[in-house]
Amino acid sequence: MKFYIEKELTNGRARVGKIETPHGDIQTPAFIVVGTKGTVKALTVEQVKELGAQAVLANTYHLYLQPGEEILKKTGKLQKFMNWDGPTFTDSGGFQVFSLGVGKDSKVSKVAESGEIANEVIEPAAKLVKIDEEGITFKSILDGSSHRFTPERSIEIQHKIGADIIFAFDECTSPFASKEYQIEAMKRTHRWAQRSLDYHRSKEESKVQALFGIVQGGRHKDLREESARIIGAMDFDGFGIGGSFDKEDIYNSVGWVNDILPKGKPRHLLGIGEPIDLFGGIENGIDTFDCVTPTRIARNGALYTRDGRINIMNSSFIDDLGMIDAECDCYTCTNYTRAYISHLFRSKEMLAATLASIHNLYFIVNLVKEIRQSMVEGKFEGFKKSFLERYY
RNA sequence: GCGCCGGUCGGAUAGCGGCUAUUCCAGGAGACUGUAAAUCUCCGGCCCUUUGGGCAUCACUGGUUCGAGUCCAGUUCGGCGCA
Repeated sequence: MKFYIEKELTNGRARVGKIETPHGDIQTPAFIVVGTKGTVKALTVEQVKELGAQAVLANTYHLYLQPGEEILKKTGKLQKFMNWDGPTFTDSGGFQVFSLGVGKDSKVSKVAESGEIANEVIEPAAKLVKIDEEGITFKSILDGSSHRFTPERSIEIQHKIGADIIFAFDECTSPFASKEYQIEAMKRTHRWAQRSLDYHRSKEESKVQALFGIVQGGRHKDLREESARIIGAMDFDGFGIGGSFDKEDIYNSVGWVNDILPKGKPRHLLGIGEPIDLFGGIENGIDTFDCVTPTRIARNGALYTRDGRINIMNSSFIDDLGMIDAECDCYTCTNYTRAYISHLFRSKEMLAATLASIHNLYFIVNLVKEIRQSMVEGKFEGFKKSFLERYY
């Protein structure tokens, strides 16, 4: 993997660039679509390609449990297995330490609403995940069987899955965890990062697969900076910024971190993807994003438009003969009305998920492309202002 | 005409004489940020001084009872059977 910066904005953080992988280039900034189990839910790879996605991110935990990494390796790795010939990423399974442990809490907290900042120690519940210095022991969500991940094991599995860009094994913490716990988890993540890196470098796969280290530190500036210094000093090919955030504060956190990370390597903001966050992330030096939001909310009937999100299940759309977004050029918008999409959702037709996912992914992927273009043309600030004022 | 069975929210249902009349679907709305998610949460009779409180309600009328959706009688509507 190689990374080139083609243009930097005068703010010193934002940049336009290109990541070269063995399976093609990614023009950055870019939104990477999520295909957790080796499929972007409800879509064929042809549809994913046609809507403009440049790369797909799959998940180590899920593919390990089913169908198992040996199948992936035998079939010709992730690209062949899922018939996607473009660049691929895999997450290390570190997010599942959080999502399986803490439950349905979001990793993005809305402190303004909840009013609470972590006093109690929120640690991953012992139910599905147990953490120790060496790694984690977890139960399969499929059959309850017991399994163990260590940094070395996660990387080994990611080698077999064979994505172009893989991530170090980390621990994603809850935004409501105490600072004490954030420190403890962050330091452990740093040790795991070094072990991930050592294992990776000792294997042949490191010649074709790139390994990104992950910065943690929760909502705390001092921790974010410390994590960026330590992870940034390690010989990773690029970096992921992970963990939990305050909704109002994502871009600040990103800025703190990116001022410290080495400039010449790509930075991926893990699991973030609301329109406002894309602007904020890019402005603060992010090169790639991934996020489940576009596809998940699409399946649940929420659709992006230039004028904000709509819920297509609302009664007002039953007889609305307009498109989802009059200015959108996606397959869905060029062929179908809101009334039709509304009908598909109300009658629980599978096509609803497909058409909605195509639209939402196109909207987000294309938004990042538009942002990139605005940077190339030196019009970032103006584009950001006009988009956000209209959207929110 | 006779006999039997039944009538509980828009639909389908649960409900021993006592507690806030249950659940599912349909309906209304909201949420979702490295996917345990085609998921989850809330609302759904009327009224008020609405973080709560009050009054209703089980086809209709009457009765028994301290107390009735539940028991009894009549009425009515529907289903089935027999003439």
